[in-house]
Amino acid sequence: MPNFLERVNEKREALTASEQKIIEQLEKHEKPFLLSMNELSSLSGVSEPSVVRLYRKLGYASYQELKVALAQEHAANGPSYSSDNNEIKESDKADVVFEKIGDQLSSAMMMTKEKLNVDQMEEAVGKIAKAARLFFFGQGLSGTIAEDGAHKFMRIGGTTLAVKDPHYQAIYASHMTEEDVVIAISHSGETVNIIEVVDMSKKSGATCIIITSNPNTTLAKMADILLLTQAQETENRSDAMVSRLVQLALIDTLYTRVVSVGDSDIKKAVNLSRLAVTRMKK
Amino acid sequence: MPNFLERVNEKREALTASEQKIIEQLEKHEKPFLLSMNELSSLSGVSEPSVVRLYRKLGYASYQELKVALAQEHAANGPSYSSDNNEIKESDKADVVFEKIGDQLSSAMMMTKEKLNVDQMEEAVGKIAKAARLFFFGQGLSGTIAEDGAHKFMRIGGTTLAVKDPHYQAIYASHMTEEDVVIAISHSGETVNIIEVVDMSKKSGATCIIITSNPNTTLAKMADILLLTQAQETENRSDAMVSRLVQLALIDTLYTRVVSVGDSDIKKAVNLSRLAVTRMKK
DNA sequence: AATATAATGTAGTTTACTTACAAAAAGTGG
DNA sequence: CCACTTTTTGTAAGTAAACTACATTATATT
Repeated sequence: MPNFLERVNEKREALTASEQKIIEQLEKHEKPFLLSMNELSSLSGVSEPSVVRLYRKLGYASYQELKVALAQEHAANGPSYSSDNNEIKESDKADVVFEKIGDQLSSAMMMTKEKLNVDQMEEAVGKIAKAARLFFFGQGLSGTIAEDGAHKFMRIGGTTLAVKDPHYQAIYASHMTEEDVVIAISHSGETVNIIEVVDMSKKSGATCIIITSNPNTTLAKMADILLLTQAQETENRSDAMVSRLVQLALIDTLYTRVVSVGDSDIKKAVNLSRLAVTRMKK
Repeated sequence: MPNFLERVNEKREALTASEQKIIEQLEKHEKPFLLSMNELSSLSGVSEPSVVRLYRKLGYASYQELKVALAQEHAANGPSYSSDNNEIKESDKADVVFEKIGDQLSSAMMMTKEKLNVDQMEEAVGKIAKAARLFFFGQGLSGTIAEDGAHKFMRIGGTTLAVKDPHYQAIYASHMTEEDVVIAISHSGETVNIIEVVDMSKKSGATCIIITSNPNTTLAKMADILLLTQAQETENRSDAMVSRLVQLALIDTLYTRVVSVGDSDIKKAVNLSRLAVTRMKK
């Protein structure tokens, strides 16, 4: 069932002057679904039957139906953004905490999606698909993200490593070539070791993809390809948790795309990996 | 503004017999927001003024307002469930893939939230807070979740370990006491090694908290405390990715709660850990 | 300019919503 | 257990909203 605006667009040619006046009112009004037909018609400066003819033309059976449709569409677009008061309190029981994390997460996913540059993402996908070796660098909690990422990309058959130890990172970084790709992960963007290691990797000629939450950091500025995960601006303790989940989803996206664009070799490799894992169960 | 069901619950004591009949109809009807007052009252077998008195009591200014509220709440709950066409296609570019993962994720979070048993969660929190040692067991991708969890709980100062190697898991499991707590993670719930290790841990007297997506599995049935992450029933390749994110959010919830209910020692420990990590940056 | 066609409005009808008040039911104190 | 109060429910009438039939005006066509 098409929504209100789609219906309007479909019939745009066939709309009369007074019908357009009515639509204008419906679009400008904050709560159009609370207007009576009388109010709407006088606001628009037209007669009531004109309103009737309009909603008929748009395919609604009654004025009530139009109002219900408007109400539902307003509900669907509105509240998800207005994360009114999601801060987690000590008194919140587990179910409330989980719900609030969920709300923060979906708002962070939405913000990230809006800032996401498709071309950059696809460029990253291309580089990864062609890479001779793929390195995930991360420390602390970002280290577990690195490992998760490596675990996934391992399945496409190439050489993929998660490196969490700064010394190991440094050694790998100093021996890279133009064919290598580094994915460096840091929530803060200011982890000293990671900055150094990315610097070394770049000097060795590797492509550096940076995943971080903050664009105004040393690490972000060094990126060949920068993938930003936007979280809320607050300094809640839960921000780090949420941004980590978004980063994982971002890496999932990269992986899904690499498999999609990959040649038949990659797809064979993925299937082989799945079989291998299945043998470990049952 | 509380939603319809919250309002009903708040006034539950004060509801008369005919008011309950009306509510019953509103809950059972598929599209209650399209009913006229006349239809609703005759369906419920009461008079129209009884309907008026009910919505007044619930805090709505007019029957229209009640209908609009119901329509909006149906819109908010409805479509996110019916994940109409979230399946990721090979032709989807990175931004679309990310968006679909986001949609699947929030629907999975919602489903998990509904199945979530607060008491079980809080019981788990209590056990963890008092545990002498806390073990995270997981293999493969669930292993990285285990590590992530251990990384977090490490900060509260106790003995916390992520064990991914089945041999190590077996050794630890055979030397546990009643004071120990095991958190075992498995997406499928049928990973042979994990099942064996949980069995050993239980025989040693440890409390076993199981995090899995499937309630009808050997592992789920062994749980002292079972925490289910509901994903969609489909066998999409993305299900595992999504359920892993939900599992992480679940562990975040446990952690947040443990810190909240924890005594001053735990809070001191968390602050110490934060200082320690900060020293590693800048 | 005459006629056809489309657009809009007037006035009235029907339906939906609301109110005032009365009847019935359920408690309460003597 | 009866007179009285309070609560619950319904009847009937009023008001406002939604809809319809038809008249009027505007626009286009020949």
